[in-house]
Amino acid sequence: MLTMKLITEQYDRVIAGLNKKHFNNAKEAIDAVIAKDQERRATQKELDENLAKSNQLAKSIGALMKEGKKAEAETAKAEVAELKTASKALDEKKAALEEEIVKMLCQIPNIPYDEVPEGSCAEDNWVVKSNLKECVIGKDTVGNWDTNPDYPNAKLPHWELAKNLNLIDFDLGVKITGAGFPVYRGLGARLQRALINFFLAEASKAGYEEIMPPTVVNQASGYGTGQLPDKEGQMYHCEVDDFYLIPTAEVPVTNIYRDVIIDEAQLPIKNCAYTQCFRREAGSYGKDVRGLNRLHEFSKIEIVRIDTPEHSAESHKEMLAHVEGLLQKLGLPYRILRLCGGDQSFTSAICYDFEVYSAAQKRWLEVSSVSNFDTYQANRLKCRYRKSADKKIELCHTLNGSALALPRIVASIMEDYQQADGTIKVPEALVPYMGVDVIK
RNA sequence: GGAAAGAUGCCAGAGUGGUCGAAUGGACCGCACUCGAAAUGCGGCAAGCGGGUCACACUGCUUCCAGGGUUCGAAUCCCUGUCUUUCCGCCA
Repeated sequence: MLTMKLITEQYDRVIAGLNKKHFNNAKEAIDAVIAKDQERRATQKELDENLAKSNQLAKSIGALMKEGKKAEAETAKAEVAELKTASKALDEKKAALEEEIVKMLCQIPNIPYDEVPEGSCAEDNWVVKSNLKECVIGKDTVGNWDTNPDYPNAKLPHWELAKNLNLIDFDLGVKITGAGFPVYRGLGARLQRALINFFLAEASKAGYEEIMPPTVVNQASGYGTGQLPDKEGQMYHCEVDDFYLIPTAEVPVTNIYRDVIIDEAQLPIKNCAYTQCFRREAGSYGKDVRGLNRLHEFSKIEIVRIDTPEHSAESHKEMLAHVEGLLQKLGLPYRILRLCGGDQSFTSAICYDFEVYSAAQKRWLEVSSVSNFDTYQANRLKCRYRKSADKKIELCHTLNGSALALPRIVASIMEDYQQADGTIKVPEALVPYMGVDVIK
């Protein structure tokens, strides 16, 4: 959530930012929260004065008792009792106000950075880079794939290839669990393991410490990274213990830094984690959920960084380069989008999406979002750092990105590397991890 | 699942009703000593929310797992919850 400090000190900038994010009634929401905050301050002031008085009286009662001035002590006692009643009411009022303010702040999204494009939907995103010459920078153009000599015309969708080569059994997953829980087998299963190992090895080379966190988290963690309370319906919930299955490793890994103060010398913190991710995906349907396009359970390697405000932009660039490097090493056709204000996630200040091209589906599949959350997430997490220079404490910047999510990468590898004889060539970078160079 | 013990600052660990935001030790920071270092000595060393200030200074309140309660006054007493550890049972 945004800090009250930012809202009050940079009022105009916040309003403008929210408008860019296409957040409705920005001014009303901001004005309302400012008014509440003022009320909160006034209440606290009154409460503090009350408590100060009763603290003093309580001390004096002790002294009076010692001196044997019983009558005076009794008068003071009565006065304290009165103050106490008043304090209790004020305290409750203050708590209620604080809760309301947090609630209001949680409904206000992060404000985008200046370099975030204007726009309201996916069409307004900027294509900033691609390894395809057909892909026009700054415009959503796929190019003519059927005539590209590097990607021959015989294109089966990955779900057919997976069936033909006995790599993934979607029906079996339905039997065991339900739709969206595929069973990988044989070389299909090994491809999963190969990708996980490849991605972790690359992250490790880039200096990320590997974390293997729990994939089930408590409520506090869900709140910390903002999945709760709003996106509760998107997570699987274990009601008996009140735990949630994680939708991304971001949740447990970022929550490592909840309520901590980090020495500046430790920054930037670089973590990576492979986990299974669980998403209910309520409301999805159609071609979006075909095959591997959208699953309820999938594997993902996430990279997370905690950094200073001065260095976070640099960190973000490094993360973008890392993810791009993975796609290059896998030899997949990709493009990088800088998301416009309206299409960005609620919490990000700036976000780039990476998409790979699915040759058979003739569509781009999102495989990574790499975001800088500025202090938005850190504020809710209370993730702060102590500056080396003046020892002051400030909010960190948090960043994360997928590096990478497996299913769509698998789809794209299958489709883009399929050969005329129905087999799939293994991307060179994966051969050491696969042990074979063709899937047949 | 049954039983017991415990939860205090960055860490260890005192503290059983006021003078306790909290002894002591360690870590850390500053200064002194030193050519430098070690050792030693002196000083500092929690966070949150307010007031105040250009910014400091200064200052009020809150916080000793969480939430309730007793009391004029709670780290300290009572209740509830959570978590941790140990033992027993079960078990990959």
